[in-house]
Amino acid sequence: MGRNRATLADVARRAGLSKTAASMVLNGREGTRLSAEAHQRVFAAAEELGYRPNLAARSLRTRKTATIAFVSDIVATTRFAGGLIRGALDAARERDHVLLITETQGDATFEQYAIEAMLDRQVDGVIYAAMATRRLMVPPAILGGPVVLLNATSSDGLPCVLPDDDRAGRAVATALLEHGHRDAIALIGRNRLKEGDPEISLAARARLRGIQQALGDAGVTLLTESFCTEWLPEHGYAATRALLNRPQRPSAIICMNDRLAFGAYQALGEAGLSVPDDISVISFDDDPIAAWLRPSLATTALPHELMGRRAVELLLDGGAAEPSFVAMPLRRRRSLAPPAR
Amino acid sequence: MGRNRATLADVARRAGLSKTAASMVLNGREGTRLSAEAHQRVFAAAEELGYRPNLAARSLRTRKTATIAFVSDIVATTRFAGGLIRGALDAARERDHVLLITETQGDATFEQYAIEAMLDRQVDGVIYAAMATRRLMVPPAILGGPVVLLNATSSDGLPCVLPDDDRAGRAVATALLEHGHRDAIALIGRNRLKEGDPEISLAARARLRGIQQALGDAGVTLLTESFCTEWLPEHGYAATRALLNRPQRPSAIICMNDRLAFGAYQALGEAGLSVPDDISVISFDDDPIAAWLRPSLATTALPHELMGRRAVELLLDGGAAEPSFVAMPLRRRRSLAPPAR
DNA sequence: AGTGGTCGCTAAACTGATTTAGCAGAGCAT
DNA sequence: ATGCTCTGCTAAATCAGTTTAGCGACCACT
Repeated sequence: MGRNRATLADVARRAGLSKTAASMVLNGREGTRLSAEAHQRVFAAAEELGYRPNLAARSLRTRKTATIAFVSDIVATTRFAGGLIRGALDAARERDHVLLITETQGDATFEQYAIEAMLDRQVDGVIYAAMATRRLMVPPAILGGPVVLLNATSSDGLPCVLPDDDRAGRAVATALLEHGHRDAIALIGRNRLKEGDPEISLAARARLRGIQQALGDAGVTLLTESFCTEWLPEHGYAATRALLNRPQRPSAIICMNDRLAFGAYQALGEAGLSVPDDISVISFDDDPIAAWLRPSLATTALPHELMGRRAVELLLDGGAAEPSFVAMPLRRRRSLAPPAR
Repeated sequence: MGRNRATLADVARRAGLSKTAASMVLNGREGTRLSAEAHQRVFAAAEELGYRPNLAARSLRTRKTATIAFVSDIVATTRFAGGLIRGALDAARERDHVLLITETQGDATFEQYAIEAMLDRQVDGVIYAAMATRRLMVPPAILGGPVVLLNATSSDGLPCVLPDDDRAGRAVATALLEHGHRDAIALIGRNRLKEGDPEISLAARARLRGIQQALGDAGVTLLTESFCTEWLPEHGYAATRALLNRPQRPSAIICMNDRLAFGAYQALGEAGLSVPDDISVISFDDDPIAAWLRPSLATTALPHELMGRRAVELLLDGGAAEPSFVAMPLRRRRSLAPPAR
């Protein structure tokens, strides 16, 4: 890989100058008194030789590698991760940096290993990402340098990037209110564990709070709240079936995420009910399936790409230590309509 | 990041030996004549100081970085990518390597940039991955070192890892034959572009060939073949609706991927038809939605994780230059049944 | 004539590892 | 006593950059 590369010494020789001169010119050092002609000669020589500096040598001296560690619990393998990584990749490229990606799979041994591997490679900083928005403990080993938490917080007061689930909750509830839904709104996906333990989820609590606030402000209370042990289609399906067995049928359903909503669609379809004519549905995440469903599902998008980007920006450009909340845009789609009379 | 790390010189000093001795002991060099006691002292010193070698310094000398470049067109951001990356990550870790990930987004400028960034960092090899299984041209710049193509081939005779779509096609058709389907099997997802241009897709052609072979061997011909401009749910939906308008209703539908099958489910549901009692459905990819559908969708899984792993193995352990095909296991699920009489 | 300052540039040290070449001392044979 | 080999170890070079310290030439000023 990359044998025969021209070195700085080659460039200097060809330009008839010293390595020092060549180094200074190529790094655009201010305050050096090298002549315009010397500059020309160095640039020309570098160009002709196709010179590219050996970053290993450079970073040995400067302790900068232009490399960022992206350490995640398990995020890199889920479809949610794509956006986070792409955003981070883009922002890193703009700043001439590159991403070293590892995954701990939630395993302490792997984590230890991953972090050592990163530190051995002298990364300039660490982005520590979580799959589920949650609070976590940062391994002390990485605290020696810049760290940004992505989709997570900690008690160390580290800078972090989080989706604004609270505001998303309000947006979801408000969208229903705007369509005229009031007293027959059902909620699917309450979950004591997720709501109660910030180390498991911050999103559940924030979404719920946002929903309750917006409804409360309008003087509306939820018709029913269904608890689900997980946020998967099968749970949304079961909850919706149960919901339809109750005396009062809801005019709208809020699902805590799109997978639950997918399950809800299945149950509604089987029951012969039409979305949105009989029942409106709205949700969170903007999973790809949301747009594929018939009718397409209104939801609030997790802005993964922006979050990834923001994390890199915070890491390299510096930033406030208070949480950086990224807006979750509401995707208005076909699953919303005024309540049937 | 990682200031105050002990250096080899520190270890040597503490052990009362030279750097040379310390280096040799820690690298387990054979044929050195250092005493057992010297070994002890070096190990003890390294342990006590928490010594970890500076990889920048090491690689400057050895031209090895224990780092692999993972360059993809766009794969890192799709949910398909997760498995590829995870597999590669796992295999890399087992070999004490780490992954530098970049994405070209199909843009020549970005690709150029990404490759230079990798080569500047002296990666030991490159995994060049594509989102869609296809033939591509490898940028000459990376041919200076080991390269493995992942989910792609080229005309350079480079080692490559591909899913065995041909065999998957046979498996899919065979599964239907085993359930007793014969003369009423419909195929959704023919696509001239994908089938004709290996630079766009190898999978379409291979899947089709496999299906046709298995059916041909059984003396069966397809009832109908629907062409789709893309392999998205909406196209599967439209194709299925058209299919149901024809005089003879199929007893089974093969979809070229799960997203088409998702669309087919939607159309079948709307038409009041039951899967699998009225119509069996089988497909390719094992997208997460396949398991979420009701009834769950039989499909052949793209073994992303294994493929990623295989790519790293080929790269580091060396391997044959002929394509390495990875089996696509058949997931037998609820969408299969004997044809309704 | 001597002093000081600026200009344009370079030698050499330094980063932290690996690797080559070779040295001092012991043991043994001649 | 001399030469030889073997043992156990080390000095120094090397990788490819960055950075520090400073040198010689020229000019201006007193």
